Amino acid sequence: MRGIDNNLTEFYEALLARYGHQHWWPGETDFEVMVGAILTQNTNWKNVEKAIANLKTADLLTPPALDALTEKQLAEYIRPAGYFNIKSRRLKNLIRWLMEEFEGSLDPLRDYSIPRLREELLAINGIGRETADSIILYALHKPTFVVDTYTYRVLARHGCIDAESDYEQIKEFFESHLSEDVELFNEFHALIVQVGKNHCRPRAQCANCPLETFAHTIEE
DNA sequence: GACCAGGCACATC
DNA sequence: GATGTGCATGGT
Repeated sequence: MRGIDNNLTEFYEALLARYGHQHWWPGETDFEVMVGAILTQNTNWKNVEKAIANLKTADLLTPPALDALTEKQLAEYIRPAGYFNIKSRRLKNLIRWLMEEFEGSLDPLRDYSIPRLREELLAINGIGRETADSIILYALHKPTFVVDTYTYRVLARHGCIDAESDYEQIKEFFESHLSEDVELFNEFHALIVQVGKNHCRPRAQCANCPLETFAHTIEE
């Protein structure tokens, strides 16, 4: 890892100054955040909002309510989020776990360690590393750093990480250079997504990117 | 019409 | 272990 190692915190401060607080994760309850974490897999958040609105309007945003639906019924509610059949199955997997282990309550999870949570969540079919970490950070408010395609793309574009760095390496990079702070991890990830949307689109050249200054300065 | 969006599991080599 | 593919709607 190179480039911004020594002033990752300065990079964070610059992003915050430029974009302000992102107020993640948008959601009224921790359970809603969990549901959103699955719905947003490879999907624009705007589409997820429509699906969440459907569930909310039907008063279905609780584990027991979703547990009572068939996979087919749930799929119809979440149709706007795309991949609705597979996501319905994934949501049902998560809800089945919550119902069977904790009778639909999230409270027992709040006492779990991060490694334990990660292990349990990753054992659920349809929940991968990013979704697990998003749930742990944004729904359960525990300090684990979330890595996504934006994180990878933004850092790789500017030579801060090797192109072959994997999820765990990038996650470890952030966690080892930052204090274990839920609010910091929350905001930082959200800000990186913001930079990615504004400056690091897949096929467009980066323009006026905040990271440029940092990567460049350190490498000289 | 092409491209993109806050991934993941599975098949195949 | 790496690489390819299906899943799908909606905005630009």
